[in-house]
Amino acid sequence: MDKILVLKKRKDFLRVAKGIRMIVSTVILQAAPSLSKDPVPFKIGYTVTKKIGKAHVRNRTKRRLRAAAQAIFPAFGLPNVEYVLVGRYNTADCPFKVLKSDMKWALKKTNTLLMEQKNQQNTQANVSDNSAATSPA
RNA sequence: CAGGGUGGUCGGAUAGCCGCGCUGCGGAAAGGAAAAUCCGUUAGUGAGGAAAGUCCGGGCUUCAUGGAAACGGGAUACCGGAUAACGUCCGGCUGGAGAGAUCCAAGGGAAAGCGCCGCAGAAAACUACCGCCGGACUAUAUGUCCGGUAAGGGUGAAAAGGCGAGGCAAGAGCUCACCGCUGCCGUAGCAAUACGGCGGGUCUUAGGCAAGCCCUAUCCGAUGUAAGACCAAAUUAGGAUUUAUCAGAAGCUUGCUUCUGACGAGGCGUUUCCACCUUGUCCAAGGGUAGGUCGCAAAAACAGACCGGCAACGGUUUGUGAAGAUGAAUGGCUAUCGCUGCAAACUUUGCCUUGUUGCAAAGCAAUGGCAGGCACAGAACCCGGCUUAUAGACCACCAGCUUU
RNA sequence: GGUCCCAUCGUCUAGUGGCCUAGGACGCGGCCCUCUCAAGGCUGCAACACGGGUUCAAAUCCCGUUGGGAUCA
Repeated sequence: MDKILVLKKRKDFLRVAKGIRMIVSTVILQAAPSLSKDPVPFKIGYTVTKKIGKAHVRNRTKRRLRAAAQAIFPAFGLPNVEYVLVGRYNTADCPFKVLKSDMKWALKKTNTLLMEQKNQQNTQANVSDNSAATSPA
């Protein structure tokens, strides 16, 4: 079984935050395509701000996110994508089944959006390639 | 019986599956400035009493180090002890709260000085408005002036010891007894202090505030693991000149190096001095950005026994045991048990429309059921305290009431 | 992780321990003025972050909590 790779750099978090954002009642999911060209497995980062609560509440929130991601992402995560899970006020004490179902729904929705974006980029790239071919620089 | 006070202990338990950090072991690949990496594992280990607040004290770090004095700044404050140290702890004293066990107190100095005490009141610290008393004057009054008083009145948080008797024109510690305060002496105690005696001591210009300035005594250098040490990539590595203070000695490369002394410069809030260190033409630069390694975990620790001590604590001895992250490790699910809550059922009571068990209320010992109910809360260099948060459970001692 | 600072009406602020039942400006409500609105006038509501202590008396002095903010070779 592959280990889930974890985002650690502040730069990466900032870049992913500019990508797609999907908000459900217990969690926020952000996603953006990876920078590397080689095929790499997906990466996950976790963000829990000080607004959520004191230290032990934040730890608990992050652990529940990690446990839920362990159950969901190996089945549905796309390669070459970086995801960031953001904890909300009720993440620490909501039922775990609800958290999982919410996360699964958000992930599927995000993936479809990502695929659409990728297709659009591909078509645009094809157009630009065609133009480059017609007028070589 | 009722559940008060003080001190202490614990902080859900067991099992299974999946998952995480670190250490060990085994393996893999890549490669180089140093390094980081990945996989496996029937291996080991992995949050607290407060890990919190950062309020004190210490270790350790850098400022090269140590000592002395003055100035400045800060802290503490009944007495004695414990301790590495402390603003902590223990024992005692004094004052206050309580029926008591017990609890609370920044609790030195106001006869060194300055300052403040609004309003009210005559006066807030050189008191004298009304009043009381004596004298003088006159218009003989509920008047004016001079003097003596501090008993009484009123104001205020606070009014110049209290109370009684004597005394006096009226009064007053003016005198006396008792109480208070204070000084001295004696006894007990290491001391704070207590008890007793003596002196009346101008019986008080010693009214209050020092968490106002201040005085006295004692203590304190700054800095915080983002301290700091090392390795180190990219990028930078220079400029100005008078070619380098003086004396002595040694060496050989004969104008450089080393040593000693003098001189100059610098040296942890400021100044001065001593020892000492660095430097010797002056300025400048090392590395703040990216990254790694160390610091980084074995202790003034805890428990038992014995000895000393009222105790805090100390000594001897035996044993226990100790996480180490850096976008930051302990989580998720299931089962059983424990506790809590809920309704049902059950029990009791009430009602009338007497229901082949209807409606309502109360109770909770046993039984089965349901609950995503089970405190405060997460190590970040380490240790000793303090403060604050905290569901519930347990233990010991002491006090209260009733009975024998 | 360390070191500091601040807190007064809805907002911005003033405030020597006593005249503070806390002042001002903007804002908000009501009334007047006007044909109506604005401006103007009158008037009202509204605060010392919380808990203790010192003092006769605390927004102010001291201690402890809570919340917010700044900073780090």
